[in-house]
Amino acid sequence: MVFQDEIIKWYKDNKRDLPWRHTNDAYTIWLSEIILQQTRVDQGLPYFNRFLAHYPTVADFAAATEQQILKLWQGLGYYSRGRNMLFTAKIVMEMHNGIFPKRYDELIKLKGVGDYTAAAIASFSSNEAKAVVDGNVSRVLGRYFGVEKAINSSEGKKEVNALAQSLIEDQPASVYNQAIMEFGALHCKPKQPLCNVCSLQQSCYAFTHKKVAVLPLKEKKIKVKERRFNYFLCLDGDKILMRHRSPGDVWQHLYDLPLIETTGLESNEENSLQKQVSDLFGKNASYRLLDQIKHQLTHQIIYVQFFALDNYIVNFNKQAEIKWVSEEELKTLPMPKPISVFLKKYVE
DNA sequence: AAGCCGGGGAC
DNA sequence: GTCCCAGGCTT
Repeated sequence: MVFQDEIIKWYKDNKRDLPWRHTNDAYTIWLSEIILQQTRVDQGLPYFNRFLAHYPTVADFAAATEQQILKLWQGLGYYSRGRNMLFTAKIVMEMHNGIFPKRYDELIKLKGVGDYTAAAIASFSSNEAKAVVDGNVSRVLGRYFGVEKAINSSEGKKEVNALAQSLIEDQPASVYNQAIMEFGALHCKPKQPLCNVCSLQQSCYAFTHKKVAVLPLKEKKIKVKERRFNYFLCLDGDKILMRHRSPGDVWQHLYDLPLIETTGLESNEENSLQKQVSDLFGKNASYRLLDQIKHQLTHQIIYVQFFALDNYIVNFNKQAEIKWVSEEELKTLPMPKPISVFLKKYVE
């Protein structure tokens, strides 16, 4: 049996029952694919169910506000996905008559839809023969066919893409794409793949060349920056001071608390946290530590400290993005994970 | 081509 | 701790 037949056979015997596999509706598939970008199925599944319940059609989605979308997205990460979806939903309503595109050439034009997602929607919704290449597929092909270029280099990607596309040409596109991804996710895993029970063992380059542990090759890992966020809890009756985060940094367009970022290198009084607090909140302002946590992002480690602030003056000129928020409104604001966890613990 | 964008699970 | 997940956008 050829590679593709073995993959499809394996899939039929081992596939998970996932809700987006029961539909060929392009909108529903788009919803699932965007949510699953860089996101494990187990993590994305509850979000998919919630979004579909809130927004059964693209028209419902397009009618939502950015804040509603981001609030529902809260905790999932990569928040620009949610913003791009709203933009795209509106485009579909205005430019596609409310009918979600099914062809790759149309899908690829949509914001937030790249090569992978366009191929996924096109193949799953209408069997268009476009190969998906995600992390699973590049690993499976990299191992089985012995790709010696780094799969995250531009040459390596080109090679894997061409290989993937050549393999799908005469296949049932939807099932084959699902199958090779599922095979990568459950069987040909990054760590401890199930080679000993693999029907493709004898024709697998990596297995026969004892390179399973080193393929696929990847180049350079990103270096992680360290940052220090000092957040200040300011309460006034049932109101709390919140800040709308600007574009150009992590968690853009989400809400956090008044923030002073320090470098950790401040040695003199001029730069000390106390000095900066005085500058922002008046020289009578006092603060006491409530909590401290380490928050790990892909490329940043953020050491977060939370302080209660007293005897402060709020200067809205110095902090343009802050505003008083009622308990009721607070529930509707999308927040980064550490902020929502902190508020749940310290504010009732 | 390189950097940036989250959060969490598996090991 | 490390790796990486149904990637894409910006510079």
